[in-house]
Amino acid sequence: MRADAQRNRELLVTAAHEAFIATGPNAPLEEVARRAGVGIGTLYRHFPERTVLLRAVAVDVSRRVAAEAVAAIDEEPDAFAALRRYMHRALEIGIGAVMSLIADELGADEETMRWRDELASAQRQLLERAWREKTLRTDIDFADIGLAIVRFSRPIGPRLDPDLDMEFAHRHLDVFIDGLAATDRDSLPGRRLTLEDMRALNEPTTEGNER
Amino acid sequence: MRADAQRNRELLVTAAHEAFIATGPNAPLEEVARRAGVGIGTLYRHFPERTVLLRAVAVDVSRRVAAEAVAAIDEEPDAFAALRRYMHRALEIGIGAVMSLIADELGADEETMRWRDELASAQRQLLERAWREKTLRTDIDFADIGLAIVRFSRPIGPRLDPDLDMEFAHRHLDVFIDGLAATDRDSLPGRRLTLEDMRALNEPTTEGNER
Amino acid sequence: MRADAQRNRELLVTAAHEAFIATGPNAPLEEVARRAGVGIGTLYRHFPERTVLLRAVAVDVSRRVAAEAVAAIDEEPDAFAALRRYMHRALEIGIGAVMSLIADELGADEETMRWRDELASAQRQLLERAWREKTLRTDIDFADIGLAIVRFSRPIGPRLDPDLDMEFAHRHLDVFIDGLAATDRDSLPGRRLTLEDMRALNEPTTEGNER
Amino acid sequence: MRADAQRNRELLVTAAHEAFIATGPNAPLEEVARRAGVGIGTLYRHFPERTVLLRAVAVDVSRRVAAEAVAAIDEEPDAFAALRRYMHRALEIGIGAVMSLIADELGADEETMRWRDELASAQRQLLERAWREKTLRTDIDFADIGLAIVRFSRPIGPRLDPDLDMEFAHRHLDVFIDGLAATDRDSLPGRRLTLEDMRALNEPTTEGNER
DNA sequence: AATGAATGAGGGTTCATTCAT
DNA sequence: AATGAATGAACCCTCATTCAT
Repeated sequence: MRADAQRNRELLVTAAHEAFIATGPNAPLEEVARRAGVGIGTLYRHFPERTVLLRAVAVDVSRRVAAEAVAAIDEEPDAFAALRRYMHRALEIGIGAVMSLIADELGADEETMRWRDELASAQRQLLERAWREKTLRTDIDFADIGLAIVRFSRPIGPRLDPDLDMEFAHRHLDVFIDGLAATDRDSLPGRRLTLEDMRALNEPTTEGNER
Repeated sequence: MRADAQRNRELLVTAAHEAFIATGPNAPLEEVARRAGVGIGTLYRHFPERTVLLRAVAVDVSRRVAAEAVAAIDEEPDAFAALRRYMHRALEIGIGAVMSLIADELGADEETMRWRDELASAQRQLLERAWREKTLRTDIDFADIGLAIVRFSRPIGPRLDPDLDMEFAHRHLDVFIDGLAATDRDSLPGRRLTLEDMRALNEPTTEGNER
Repeated sequence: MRADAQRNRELLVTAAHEAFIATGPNAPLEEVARRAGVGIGTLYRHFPERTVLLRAVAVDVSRRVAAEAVAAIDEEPDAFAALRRYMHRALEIGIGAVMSLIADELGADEETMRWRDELASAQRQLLERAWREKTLRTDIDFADIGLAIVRFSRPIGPRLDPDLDMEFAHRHLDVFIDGLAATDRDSLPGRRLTLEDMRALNEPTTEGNER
Repeated sequence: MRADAQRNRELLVTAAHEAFIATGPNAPLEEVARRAGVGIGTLYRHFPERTVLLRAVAVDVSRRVAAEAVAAIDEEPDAFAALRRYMHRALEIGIGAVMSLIADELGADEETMRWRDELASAQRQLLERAWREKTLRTDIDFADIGLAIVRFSRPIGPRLDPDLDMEFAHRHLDVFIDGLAATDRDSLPGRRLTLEDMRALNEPTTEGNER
């Protein structure tokens, strides 16, 4: 009955993604199970701790977003256009909505980190191509791209219709991307966040700093 | 004991603001009371329903942000610089973090709406001055400014040090504002949200559409 | 300012009587204070413990009911008619509604007991006259009268309009009184409760046997 | 685990019946759970709202009392004796104690109403037989029987030992039933309550008219 | 003497997690 | 492997009582 179990696992990851976007990070796990059409016991068999489910969602999303990054690199001759396309696709997939809800509880397991690095690497390529093209300002860095996507893809609030919310997110992301174009502007305030900094965000902490 | 009660009320609003930013919209009210240094009963005496506390925070924040908008108009001769200054100040005050956490539960009471309109009016003046100066792109609208501030001022997550989080928020906001400068760009995707749309977001809903 | 205090005391006792009948034995004391038009602090100044207020209500009611018993004796030549009149009046005053709500928390203080005995004595006279008249069955006792009134004067429930409730109470009390008439019936089941038994009901208990 | 769950459900209904009689309608649900020997969560799984538990108790009691009515009709040749037997049995089961405590919160769901009508119908047969026998006074009606049982089966108060309380209830009920016998008396005061009136008592109300 | 603010214990309810079937 | 019942800790909210003004 391996096929059944595999199917249930996938149903659960999808249901969790939906539930976290729709109902927020505190979505009852029973609701996740219900959306997936399985019992709560089955959820726990596949994901014995809440964190494990969160990680599975994060990995799933990372995988899909990384694929978009690669596709953008491969298919768009223009580097800045590739970056723009990638960011909008990532937004659509909802990486930010999911990532940020999840980030604090994730901890660092190997698979999560592997996909994070995969994604980081693809993003870095996008940026470097655009820098070589001289179309991307040089005072931003790769981490800015990731964090910005997180900001833009979080829903404004439950009162705003999700479709309208997404429409606005794309609109504002476009303004942001326009601001990323190379100019003679002064450099940005604040320091750059490195990949190592990003990794540190996933170290386990002691301070039970829950929401 | 009027003075004492007034002081407690203020302590509670401040504590709630902090707690909502730090711990999210579902922050235990006992934590709010603890931060304010009062008993839970005192919190409930001042704010008999959670919504009432949320509103009080929203009004407090709106008031302070509106004052910043007015100050920016009065003190900055350059309209685009005024807009930039205003947005960074609003970010600092944390209006977005608070507003969006709160928006869905707010409902529309008179005082909240009054401050919302006050704020909208000040924002509109900022934009109109910059349009007259021809320094602001014309395909954005007043609601974009408000929503963008909401996006930038929400904390990325509890793992990111709040100071660093704020540093990054300013950094990304600066990119966004650069993207707001008047250019010969194509117009933005999506429709504009009007003040009426914004107001509609605060109408009471039936659908208990909690987070 | 003795007059003021006296007036407040009376307002509070009346308000408590109403509140206990309307809202039940768990009526918030703040509601009592509100009905009386005074602050909660004032209530506590007059009645430093909840029990003290309950006793005051009980004494007030006992006093009024005892007066009715005396009046019935004095004014009705027919002993059975006097008993009937007395029971209906006691019902109207709501002695049962109050007494039973209160009984368990009363404890035995001197004033309460004094009025209880006063009342018992008047009731006993009513019965003895009727026995002498041979119109009252002999297998009931004085305590049956008191307890029966308690039963009939308790509201059926908050859904039943109070006026209708009272109408029914009188109706059923009349059937009961008809059953009290002297006949050749067999004697009633169960034992008679004496005055001493009644008193024992007001001894303080340890078992915090609240409602 | 269906069997276990079923068993727990029954334990909970029994425990609730006891608790409502002993401690009143506001009996802490944790006490109910404790009496049933289960956790509070289990209680809530079976009865997600307090009302649902109240209804379950009401239905359970109605069912048992209706069975007593039928048995009395079937087994007692003498109609008035059947009525007397039925009323004492209903008292023993505690229908009044439960019904009235519960009535206001019940609302009208189908199962509750079905049992109420079942019970009403059996009661009506009891009365009609006695009227045909000419042993029952004709100025009372079916609703009087139900309400009277409610009155007699409510405990006087927590200070009175439950066994003694019950003994007295039977005693006073006997007097009342004696008063029900056919005589040449004048008719009773007040109007008769119909079955429709009774039903109206279970309509949902708006006025949050809690105890 | 009157007031009303402050306190905190207690009861209602939800939900993450465990466990028996 | 799947199920869903049971558990209890945590949070919400109310109200009796105390206390500062």
